[in-house]
Amino acid sequence: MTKATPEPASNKGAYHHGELREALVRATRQLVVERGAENFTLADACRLAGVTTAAPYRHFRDKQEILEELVARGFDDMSERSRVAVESHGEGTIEGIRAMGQAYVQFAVDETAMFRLMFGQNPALKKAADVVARGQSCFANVINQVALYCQREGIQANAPEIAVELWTFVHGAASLLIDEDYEKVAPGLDVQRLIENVTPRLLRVATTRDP
Amino acid sequence: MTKATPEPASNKGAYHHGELREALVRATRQLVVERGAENFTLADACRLAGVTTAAPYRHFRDKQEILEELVARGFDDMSERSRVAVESHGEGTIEGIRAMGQAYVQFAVDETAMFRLMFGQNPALKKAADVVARGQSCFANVINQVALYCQREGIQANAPEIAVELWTFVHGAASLLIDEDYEKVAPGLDVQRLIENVTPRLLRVATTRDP
DNA sequence: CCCCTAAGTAAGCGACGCTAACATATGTTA
DNA sequence: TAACATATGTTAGCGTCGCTTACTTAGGGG
Repeated sequence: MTKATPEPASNKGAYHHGELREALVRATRQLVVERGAENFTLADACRLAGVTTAAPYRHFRDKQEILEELVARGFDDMSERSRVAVESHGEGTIEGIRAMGQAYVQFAVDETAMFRLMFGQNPALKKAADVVARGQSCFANVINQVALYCQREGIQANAPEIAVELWTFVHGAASLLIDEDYEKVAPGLDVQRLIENVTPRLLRVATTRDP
Repeated sequence: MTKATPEPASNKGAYHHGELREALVRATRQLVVERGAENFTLADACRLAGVTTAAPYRHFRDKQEILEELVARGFDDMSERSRVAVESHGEGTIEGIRAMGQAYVQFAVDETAMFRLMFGQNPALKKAADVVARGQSCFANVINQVALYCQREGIQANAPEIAVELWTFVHGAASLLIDEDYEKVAPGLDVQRLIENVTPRLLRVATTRDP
């Protein structure tokens, strides 16, 4: 675990930092990405931002609250990725829905530490109001796309139920992938392909077997 | 976070504990179950076992190594549950395979802290040789049952591939359930029912829609 | 211009993981 | 049975962490 080296303070030499709150969130994000949320210390973020370890408490209640801020931003990122995936593959199409799932996994791969923070086991972190709201809005996108798909294809089905099934599968895939649990058992597994194969079945579409 | 109150040492008043290694593992398990692995401290385990905080280092390299021991035992428990589920529902049957999945989720519910430790993000913990071996053996059970099922039903399919799909779905369900991510979005969801509904489709069996 | 408040620092508390040095049991061997 | 070697405890202490209290400084409004 190497030490954090201070970045040049934006307000060099000044007693007041000027934008410490934002600087701390940036430092926290960087450290969480570099070393994982488990190994993140507030003290390191302070060193990186060039302030003493007492300074954050003027802007955040405690360590937890900085992480909440980070998690909320993470859901925004994920929503944006989801939106892009759907738009570029067609609203309410099976390809669009599949692309959403693949974007979910890709987010977990690209932003592993953030994903773990967002869906990890820290209960207090996830009960924050803005975190809950953003999570719900993320899932609402999935329901909407599935409902649209069912409507377009004239399929008689319960969209929220199907959305839950899709989410469950895709979340399992993302988790097992980034936690390297697949490696022990199915090394080299192509997870994007896995989702491609399973999505139709979860959408109640019969497919010919894949080679 | 309440303090741990010491259990009566097995070897009362003696300078040597007698079975400290085992006592520490027991204390660790209890504390992990009570407060979660994140909040577990070695010092608490020492108090519970009635020894000083330096004592564990005669039996374990570090805190991590006690947790490895715990994880290994967790996989044994899970294997056992899996075995029982299959035996009581029929080897190589769709019911047996479904029961395995449900047992997986039930384990996560009953032993949430253990499940999180076993599939959590601590990389060092999961690379221990005995942990890897036990995980593989657990998964091998699934493959065997799927292969047996395919053979009995005369289905031409890739058993490991199907097993991965089943594991993925069931793991996603367990994770989202215990992390209370479903609650925000689909409160009161019946996860065992969810698995019941999806298992046939993952086994490539067409089913009539569930009500 | 003065004063109030916002936002930083300094110092310190208790807890943690871990280590080094010391003490005491245990059991093997002469 | 006495002496030694080793296994297994304790005591004391280091550095770090999250967080609090009391002090200091900067900046804006009367």
